[in-house]
Amino acid sequence: MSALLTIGEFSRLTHLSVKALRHYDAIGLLRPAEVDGASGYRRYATAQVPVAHVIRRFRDLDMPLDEIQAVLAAPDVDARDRAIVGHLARMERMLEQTQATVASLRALLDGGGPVPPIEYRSVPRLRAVAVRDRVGWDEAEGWLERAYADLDGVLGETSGARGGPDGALYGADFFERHVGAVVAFVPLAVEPGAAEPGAVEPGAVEPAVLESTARGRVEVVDLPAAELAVTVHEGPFGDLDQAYGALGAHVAEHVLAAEGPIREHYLEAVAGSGEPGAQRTEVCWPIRRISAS
Amino acid sequence: MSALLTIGEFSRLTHLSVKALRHYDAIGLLRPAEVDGASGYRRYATAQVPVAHVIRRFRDLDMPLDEIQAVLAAPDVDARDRAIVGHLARMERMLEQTQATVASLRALLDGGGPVPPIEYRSVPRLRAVAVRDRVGWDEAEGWLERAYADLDGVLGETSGARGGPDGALYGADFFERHVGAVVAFVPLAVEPGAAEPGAVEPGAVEPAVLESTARGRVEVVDLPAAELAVTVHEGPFGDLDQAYGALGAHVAEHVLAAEGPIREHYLEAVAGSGEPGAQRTEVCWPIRRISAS
DNA sequence: TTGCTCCTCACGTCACGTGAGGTGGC
DNA sequence: TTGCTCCTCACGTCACGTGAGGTGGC
Repeated sequence: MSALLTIGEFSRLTHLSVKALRHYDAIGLLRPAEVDGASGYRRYATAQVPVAHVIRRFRDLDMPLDEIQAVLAAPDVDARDRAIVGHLARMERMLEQTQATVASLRALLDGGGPVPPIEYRSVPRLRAVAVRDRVGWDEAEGWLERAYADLDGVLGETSGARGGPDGALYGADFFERHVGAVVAFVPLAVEPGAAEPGAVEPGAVEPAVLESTARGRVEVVDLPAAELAVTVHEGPFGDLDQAYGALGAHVAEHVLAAEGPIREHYLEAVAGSGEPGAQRTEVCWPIRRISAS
Repeated sequence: MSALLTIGEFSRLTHLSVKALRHYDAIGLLRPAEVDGASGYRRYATAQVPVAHVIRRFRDLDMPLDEIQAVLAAPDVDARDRAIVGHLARMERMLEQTQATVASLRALLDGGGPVPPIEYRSVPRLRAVAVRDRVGWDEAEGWLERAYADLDGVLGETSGARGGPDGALYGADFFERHVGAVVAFVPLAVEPGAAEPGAVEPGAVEPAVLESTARGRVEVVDLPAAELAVTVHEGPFGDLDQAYGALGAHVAEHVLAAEGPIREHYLEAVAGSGEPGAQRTEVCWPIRRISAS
């Protein structure tokens, strides 16, 4: 036996505010069991209380309303559970992120770490397999993981092909608009011929595409040669701004900045310290050197 | 030696988007070192990079911009550290909350717990010391803690005065608008005289104030008599909606609801289980009974 | 019948993101 | 000089909260 309740009563039973309930009605997330045609009064059934409780918990976990709607509309229990597990996994990663940020903030306010050394380096044109896309700031880490998985798949078929550590190019928009071109690449152990078709000027942002492999989005490209100021960052990616700040400030104060994307090289973690977050990342800033080679 | 950078360069060094930097300038959180009078071009100094990094971390921790501004403007290191520690403490409580919500959601989706028994109870008019205020939903737990601390302070001076467990009255607005009248009270071990001045009708929302003590906001009041449907909730406060749903639905389906605030009584935790979140809370719903006393 | 609850706009909040349309700097 | 960077509005986003002004239900 399910009784009908006014919106105010339903609010007290569910701990959802009246304004929230009207909003959920408007967007179709939780429609009242009945609506009086003349007065517009909403009537909720006591049988709707459990759904409202579930919605409240999802909102407490900051799940967006359209995602909640998708979860509740899931065709079967399996699909529903997948959606929930996915959200919980994302939440856990966010919690880890928060812990890392707190530690990082403490370190920063306690004076920051030692200034990492900066070196200059000339890199020649480089042949590589690559995946590229327009990538958003928050999805970058996941995108990179999938990209290297694809690249490793292609490399697996060409044994001994790897010519260096994983790397990526980042266009200016990626930093300035938090969405922009990213190229994930794995260098190949071959010399690109100087007269190769598709050779590009040093400093060009886009690598020259030589061919697209049969493996979907993976391409063979030539990365442009470049003069770089380089530093190594040890620690989680969230702290990379430290390296960028030190490197960019050094370049601005002592050298001439040049056009072109910023490069990162993902080196193996320090041997023996298998902790997560112990990554070593090389950050490379394009410069123009006075002393020509 | 500090060089000047365009907003785009500064964005790459700090990993703050250009739009965010312009916003921080507009609200005065992070002003560029120079602004060209004619063109409006912003110039940031490399020396501003560390502040920007700190701001970025606070934002990653979801600290509101005005709070960040307050922290950065703190007169001394102590005041700054207090603000930071306060925010971190709040974040930790939020993390705990999240864990609890995840567990609660799992339980809910797995079919929910057993239905708690509901009993009817007549409570007489009751003399108590009380603190009242307009309280927001999210600050309620902290407010209650402070209120009972104040009430205990007053009771400490009147030994043997306590006449029952801590309790509170909640007006409808507290649930329906997530901000409303709350009265925290501790019953006294005395009988309120029937002819007492300030006696109020049963069902009235506001307790009758008999006197205000010298201790600031603490008052001596008479709580109105009431007919109640009662159930006991075991577990964290975030799960109280379960008890409200079961109780409110029962009342709507089987009895007549009455005017008046909802009461909660905070019983001691189950003996032996000293875990946090093992609270026992009595939830009391005002009803009108057909069978008169 | 009174007043309390409910109704629908319309606008505000917060921290930016998304263009539009236009000028300055190398 | 070209085009790229930077500029300022103006408006959108998300999930409601905050009134205003008005009608229906007990």
